[in-house]
Amino acid sequence: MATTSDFERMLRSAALRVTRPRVAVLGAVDAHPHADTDTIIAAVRRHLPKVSHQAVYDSLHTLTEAGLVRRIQPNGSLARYEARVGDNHHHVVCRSCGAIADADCAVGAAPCLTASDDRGYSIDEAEVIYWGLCPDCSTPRDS
Amino acid sequence: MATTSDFERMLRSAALRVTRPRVAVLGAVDAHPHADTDTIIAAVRRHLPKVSHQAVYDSLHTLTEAGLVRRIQPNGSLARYEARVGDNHHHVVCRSCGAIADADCAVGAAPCLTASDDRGYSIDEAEVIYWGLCPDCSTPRDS
DNA sequence: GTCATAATCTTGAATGAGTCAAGAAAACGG
DNA sequence: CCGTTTTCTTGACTCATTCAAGATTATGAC
Repeated sequence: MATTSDFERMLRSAALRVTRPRVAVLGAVDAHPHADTDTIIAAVRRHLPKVSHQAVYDSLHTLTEAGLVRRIQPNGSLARYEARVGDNHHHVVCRSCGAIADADCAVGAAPCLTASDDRGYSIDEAEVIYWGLCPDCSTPRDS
Repeated sequence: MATTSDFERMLRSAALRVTRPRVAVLGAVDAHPHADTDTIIAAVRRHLPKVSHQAVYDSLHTLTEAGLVRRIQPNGSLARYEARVGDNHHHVVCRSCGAIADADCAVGAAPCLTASDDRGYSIDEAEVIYWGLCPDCSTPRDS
């Protein structure tokens, strides 16, 4: 498991200042994959009760820009963040309860990166969201 | 090009009541692929100046549920709609200007539909967004 | 260690896409 | 043409996110 000094190192190597809020946000995102902003704020405040929501928003933006966290936002849901970056994995989202799980990509390291017709765009990333029902929602038990 | 009676027929076969706002919304989405809600409202009002924004929101929801239009919402952007449905095509989004283009799927009719590990989810759709730069943004001309 | 400077955080207000609710109007089956 | 049910209008409201100004803090140089 990642420690505080790991997070500090990550910040430094991204040329970012090491501040308590940032370390806490990085830790919260790492500990709660796919959490929305409110959840992250709550998690951060468990360690630093006084951080403002704004500091968390700022940190998330900065960390996202630096590539230390990734922002995802499936149709109609709030912004969510995850610390697993750089491995081009994808997500499975439950249509019913909104649960999100990771899905490794079927085809190598940077897959699907080729659209059949790229319309002249220079593509650098393919983001895939699988929609379906999670195990809990797909076996309806009327209780 | 699709006509008003085409739209009426589509509504009827989806078991939806045929109302002027709905026909106009369907037409606007068909005429402005990937438009956001404001654009659609504006387009609708060119034909029916008095429609409320609420009627447009309602229509879009209803049409989306009926599968006559599709809602897409790339990271951080507003909700956008398109009338091209049922052919499992994907989208290319420009990181710089936000332009969206269609991209046909490389691998058959319902491609990518298999994650390497589906985590127990029953997947019914794979949504792919290619991120990159559009032709205009990738050839920077400093004028 | 101390200082200066620039980045970051706090506080509190504002923005704006989208939703809610109640009554008026329109669509459809008979 | 009528009654019922759905849909539309109007207008207020929510709430995630952003903006702004001043107070704090991190960092590199001395």
